[in-house]
Amino acid sequence: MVSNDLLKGTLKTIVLSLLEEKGRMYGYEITQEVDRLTKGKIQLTWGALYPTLHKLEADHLITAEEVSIGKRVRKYYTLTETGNKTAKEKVQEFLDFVTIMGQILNPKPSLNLG
Amino acid sequence: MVSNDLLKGTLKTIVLSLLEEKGRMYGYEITQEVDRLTKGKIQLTWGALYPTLHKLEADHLITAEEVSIGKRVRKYYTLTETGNKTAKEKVQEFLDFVTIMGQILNPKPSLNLG
DNA sequence: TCTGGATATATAAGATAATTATATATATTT
DNA sequence: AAATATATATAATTATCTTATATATCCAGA
Repeated sequence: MVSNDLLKGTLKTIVLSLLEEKGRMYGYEITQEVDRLTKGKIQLTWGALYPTLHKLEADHLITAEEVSIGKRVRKYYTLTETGNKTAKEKVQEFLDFVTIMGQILNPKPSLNLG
Repeated sequence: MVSNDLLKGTLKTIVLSLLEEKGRMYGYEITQEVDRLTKGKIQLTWGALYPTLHKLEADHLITAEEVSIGKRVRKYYTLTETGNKTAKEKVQEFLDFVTIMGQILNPKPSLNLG
């Protein structure tokens, strides 16, 4: 399992990036996909995910579309145009962050952070 | 400047790692060194750094030694044995985190996170 | 048939960790 | 003399996450 502390601040990046790749996802699906991709090492909690989705929607980065599956309602999310731009920025921001952290943690060339 | 959100949870890792490299540092020196190493892209704030140093000391990961410079007092910090072990663990944890994040953000081999 | 596990979303309470503001004081440079 | 750099510290606020709670449907197996 990944340390929770490190995960802080990356949730939006994860959500936006996944939506960029998949095009259209619902909340539960996002938790499943993250679990699958990370082999269980990152497990998103609903208490963090749903408020984040609502916030991204309020900020017009994603839009929701309710789809009835039998009697149950699923909320599919898609990136807006702004959201697509933000997704790319956030991922780049993370890559920059990793590079800069490398300059602190990693003065020896043996450990290569990228 | 690095997004503040991403920095969350990495402060202890940064402090412990720097102390591991330098052996002995005081708070102000840590902010200066981080500023220098990251070319100003990460700027630690006192409000975060000092409470963190106190917490690391309370947890017996570092020890403080007060040194008088003229009339002014400097607090030099050194890793304890446990602190040294924790420093290595924290850095490895960060490297693992980056690898796992790469599996989410980076399904294409073109972007190489490390 | 009913029970448990998986599917699906949501919010509230509490914890943690950061930012921002404020306080204090000395040393050095202009 | 004033401004900037050095040096540490804490309080108030804000942001973000975890944990707990709530609700409801679907499906497989006993």
